[in-house]
Formats: sequence, structure tokens, C-alpha cells
Amino acid sequence: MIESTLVSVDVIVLRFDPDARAVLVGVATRAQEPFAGELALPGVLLGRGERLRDATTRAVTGKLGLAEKSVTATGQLATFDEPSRDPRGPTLSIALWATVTRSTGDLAVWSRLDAVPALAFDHDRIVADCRPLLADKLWRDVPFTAGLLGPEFTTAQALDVTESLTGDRPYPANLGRTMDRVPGLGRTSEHAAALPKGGRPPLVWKWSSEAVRA
Amino acid sequence: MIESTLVSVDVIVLRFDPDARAVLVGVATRAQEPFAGELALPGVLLGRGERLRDATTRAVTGKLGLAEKSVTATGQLATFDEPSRDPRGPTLSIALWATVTRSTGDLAVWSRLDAVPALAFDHDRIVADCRPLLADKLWRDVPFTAGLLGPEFTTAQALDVTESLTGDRPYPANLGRTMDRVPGLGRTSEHAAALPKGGRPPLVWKWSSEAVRA
DNA sequence: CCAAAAGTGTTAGTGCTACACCCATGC
DNA sequence: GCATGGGTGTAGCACTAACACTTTTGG
Repeated sequence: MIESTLVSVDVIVLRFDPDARAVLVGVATRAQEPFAGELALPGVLLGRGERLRDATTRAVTGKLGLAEKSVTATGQLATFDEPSRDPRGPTLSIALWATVTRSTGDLAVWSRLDAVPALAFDHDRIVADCRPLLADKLWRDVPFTAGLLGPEFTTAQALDVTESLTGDRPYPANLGRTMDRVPGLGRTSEHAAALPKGGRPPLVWKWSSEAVRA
Repeated sequence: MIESTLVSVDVIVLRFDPDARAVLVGVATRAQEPFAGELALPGVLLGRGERLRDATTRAVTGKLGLAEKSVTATGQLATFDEPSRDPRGPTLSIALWATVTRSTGDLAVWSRLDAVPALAFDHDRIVADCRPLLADKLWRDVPFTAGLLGPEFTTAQALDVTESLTGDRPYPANLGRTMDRVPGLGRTSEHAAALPKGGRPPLVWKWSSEAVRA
């Protein structure tokens, strides 16, 4: 009988901060060795028979101090199998994403996606490898997009999120047409408040009830 | 201390058969319970510290009877975490792909990708879920494409492979332009023999030396 | 009135799909 | 020559990026 590898679940937790106008990643200071005191992605060992989704929320609640209800969506990214990635011994790491709502959580350190600090283990590499995968999900993966932006949002916020994930800011007109083609997403007749600097108040977008459920 | 889940590696083994003019999937009859006598994807339990790549070749050589050298490329697909997928207890399944060369292997049963027989465990679901992922890799993932078609191949074979994976047969002219944009792939001045039925002899395509190495 | 920012309409460019036509083979 | 099937060129179409122009806010 072969002894099996340990499986850890490491989560890239994303939150859109409308004040910072950027997507933030939640990391936590490690309480235990190895790498005690250093920052790392929230991660847990996968329990026997545990679903990946449950392990993801366990990591988010346990390591970042967020409430279970604040997790809006989760999904898979990739698997990392470098045997030397954990000094305690070989562990497989399954990288997942989770989107959470505004409530910040006591233990979480939030940093912009384009300026993630140095992390423990091979987490720098995980973040680097997964960034293009995350950018690809925006406007294509509906649960991901809805989880990140919430049930309703403005064009201005959509511009900020797109810039955070892809690296450049689209023209508002073109982004509007992109969003028109996202299933379950539609314009409303409402307008939000303008930014303090002025400018035209942006449109409010909403998900249809079916899209939110799925 | 939490007891960890067992991790199995299940491989979708692909081979292009120029005679059948189709991409074939290699499955094997299970020797042991559960599901003894039924067909299943080749899979093994991941050993402690074992790389996914090594487990993949171990599954291909052990369960299909192919030589280690015949594995031309491997890669990840997705992870399946349904706890009831194995009657022996909860196991995580990491689905991978492998491309192999012509040598058939004693234990392998080959079937067309569009007519895979009923399989044990949740392997039907794995194949169904991963088919679009595989189709997406063709002409985009260079190691996958090169592994499937080999170091040189004809336009006619490229047409057959595309039809097997995507479900419809492109126009030769358009496929040629698609292949012109694949990095590392180029036309040669050679022509292969025509089919027994006649017709114009197809062009031969080759990978540049750098592409084969990567 | 001016700056800022979003929305509307339009246009050039790009890439994909389909097909008419030409070429090379087996029979 | 005729059927078969790959190769060449080209037209139509959808999608995208870019921008001129308009609208609505704050100062």
C-alpha cells in the first residue's frame, strides 16, 4: 500500500474595494512554523472526504477571519506538485479562487492584485501562474464575475475591476458592449452618484435572478 | 491532525491512429475490485512525493502496458472531488491527459473519442467534462498538439485530428492558415502519398527543433 | 464656464467562415 | 477523362479597438 501525499488547498481570495477602486487579494500572517510571521495565502490541509468547496471556505474563515456567509463564489485554478514546496515534506497544493464581500475580517491583510507582497512557500509562483487564469474568467465565468462585483454595480466599478485584473482600462463604451453580451447581466435605468471629482454619473448594472442563483 | 484524502490520478490517454483516421482513447479492463472486469481510465494512487507527471506515466505503462518512451506529452485537466465517486471511500481524482505514440500496448482497449464505452467509477463524467478542455488545447497548446500528431504529419491527418476533437471538419484551406499561426510549426516542400482513393497528395508539416524540445 | 467622466455612434482593422476555382493523384 | 481530395484566392461577416462627439455631473 502506497502512502498518499498530503493535499493542501491554497486560496486566492479576491475582494473588490470600491474606495481603493481596485481588486484586493487577502493574505494572512502565518501563526505557526514553517514560515511563522511571514505572509501566505490562506490554506488548509484537505480533510478525508472533504469537498474542495468546504475546504476553501474553511481556509477563508479560519485564516482570514471572515464569516462563512461572506464567501460569494469559489472555483478551481490549478494543481502544484513541486515536492519541495513545503519544507515539512511533499504536499500537493490545489489552488482555488474565492470571491468575498466587503466585510474585511480580523486576520486578513489586503493588497492590490498588482502589488502582492512576497509570500511564503511557493505562493508567489501560485499567484503569478494563476493571474492570467483569473483575468480570463472576468465576463466569461458568470459566478466569478458576479461574486466579485456583487448583485449590482456601476460601469465605473466594472472599469476598475477590469483594469485590476487585465492590466489595462477599456473604453467605457466598449466595456458596455462586452457586458451586454454577458448572460444574465443587464442595464438598469438607475444612475449612481458621480465621483467626488465630478463627471457623469455611471449606469447601474444588475444580474437577473436566475444568474445569481447559478 | 487531520487524516488526508487519498489522491488518485486518472489519465485520458490519446493516440492518433492514421489508419482509423481518428483520435482514440485508451482504457483498460480493471483487474481488481471494485468494478473488476469493467472498463476504466488508467489510474493510480499518487505516491507520497510523487510528481503528477510520474504518476501519469506509471498509470499509462502499468495499466495499458505501453512503454514509458511512448508517452510523448502530459498535462493537467481538472480535479474531481465527489466523495462517493469511489466505493472504497473518499478519494480525490486529478484528471490528466497523456499523448502516446503508435505502439498499442497489450492491455489497452482503444475506442474513438466520440464513442467511448461506459466506464467504471465516475469516469464517464470525467471524459464528458474534459472533452471540451481537450478540444480547446488543439493548435493552442503546442506540446499537446505535437504529442498527438508526432514530429511531422500531413494536412489530411491534421484534418482528421481536428474533426475527432472538435466534432466538425474544417476546410483544408482554413486549417492551413490556422496552422501557419501555430508557433514552431511550418510547412515543408514535401508531399505525402495520396489516399488509396486518389486525390491530391497532402503537404507535410514539421515542428521546428525548438518547439519539439519545449 | 470648465474639467472630468460616462454614454452614443461610427469607422478601420482583424480574423474567421464559406465557397469558387485550380491542381495532383488513383482508377 | 472522371472522381476524389488537397491547395489558392477571395468575398462576406462578426467582433474588436479606437476615437469624435454628446451628456451630465462637481467646482
